[in-house]
Amino acid sequence: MAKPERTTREGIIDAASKLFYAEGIRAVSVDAVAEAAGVTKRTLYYHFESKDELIAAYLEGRDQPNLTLFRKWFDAADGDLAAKVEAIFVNLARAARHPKWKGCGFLRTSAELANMPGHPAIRIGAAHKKKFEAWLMQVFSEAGIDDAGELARQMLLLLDGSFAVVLLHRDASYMESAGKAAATLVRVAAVAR
Amino acid sequence: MAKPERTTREGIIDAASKLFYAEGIRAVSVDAVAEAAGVTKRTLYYHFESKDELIAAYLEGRDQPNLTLFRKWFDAADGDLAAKVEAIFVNLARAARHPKWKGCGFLRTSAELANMPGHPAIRIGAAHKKKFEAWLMQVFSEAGIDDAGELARQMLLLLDGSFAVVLLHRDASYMESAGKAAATLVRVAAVAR
DNA sequence: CGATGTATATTCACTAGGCGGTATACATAG
DNA sequence: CTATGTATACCGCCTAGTGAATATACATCG
Repeated sequence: MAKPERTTREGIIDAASKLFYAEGIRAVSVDAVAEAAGVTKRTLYYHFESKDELIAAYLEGRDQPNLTLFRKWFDAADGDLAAKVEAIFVNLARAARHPKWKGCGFLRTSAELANMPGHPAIRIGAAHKKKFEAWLMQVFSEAGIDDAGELARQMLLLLDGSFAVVLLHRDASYMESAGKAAATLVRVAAVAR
Repeated sequence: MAKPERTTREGIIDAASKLFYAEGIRAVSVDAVAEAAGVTKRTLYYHFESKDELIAAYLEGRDQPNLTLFRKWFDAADGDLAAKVEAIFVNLARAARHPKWKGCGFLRTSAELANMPGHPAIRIGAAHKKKFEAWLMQVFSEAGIDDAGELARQMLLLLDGSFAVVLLHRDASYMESAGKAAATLVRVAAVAR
């Protein structure tokens, strides 16, 4: 029994991820997830206590991959610190031009569940963004920038702003604008120290 | 009876606005809106063809008041251009600290309906943000800033980013960070010209 | 080896209520 | 008498979640 259980559970999470991200949380029924996973609903409820728990599992599964991707983009970029930060936005713009792109799953979930402030999924989303911010702060701090914390917050604002704006207008060029703004702020902060 | 008809319709929109903003679109049933408006569902469906139309009416009703508020905050602020822009964010932070604050209705709706790109409500939201961006561009342009359009886009990104981030973390101080970033970008653009 | 016990994993069939939307009828006003 | 507006009552479908039975895997015991 070492494998089959995890495979079923992971299959359910996979199906839930695709559906929740593509359609939204409340637009997707538990039945739909079960069917997409090739499993009966009762089996789904064997592995997850409730839909809420399934939502949480969906976001938890996206936490690390997302962070890894951002770091990869940053590390792979050439140029100074500002250019490396801007590279994140440029890569994101490329991703956002894919037809299946539907914004940031964490933000969309928090928008949809805004009436349930303590919901586990929202806590997971908040923690995810905090990790990203903390990583940026460390990067800035190591680069000798004075108020690294404040600059990291501003990057996060531009990043999440670009998620929201690009989703609304379906115009990925906003992400490049965000990248330019981010680079400007980094350069100002680097000079000012 | 020239007025009561409009009163009924507006009463429904009022009730819908409060509920949709507080709870989210898909979390609120047509029955709930009708009951909150003190009207039967059949009456509601006499005034609105569908729930989708009701959603659109909700956002349409928020378009002008929102824009007016932003302009008022800008106009009322003292100081240079950067300070006046920053004032928008400071005022927004105050609003966001109110317990009933739940982010930007336009963005939350677009996040929730991301799987229906052509939905009327999304078009209304996009138009609303475009109006705000156009107003900012004109302000910057009149101030003699070179790439006023690009700067306006960056302001929008910070604004919508702060909506998203503050909603997620329930920490309005991010709005003040966004204001600082906005002021920095305005000052850089004003010097660079 | 083979029977049995037990925990895990899965299925079918079901419930009670909510959903968006509607058929029909009635009231009131011009 | 017709147009406008409101109400009661309803429809068919979908919703999250469940009860009871069953299948599989594996360890223990005879």
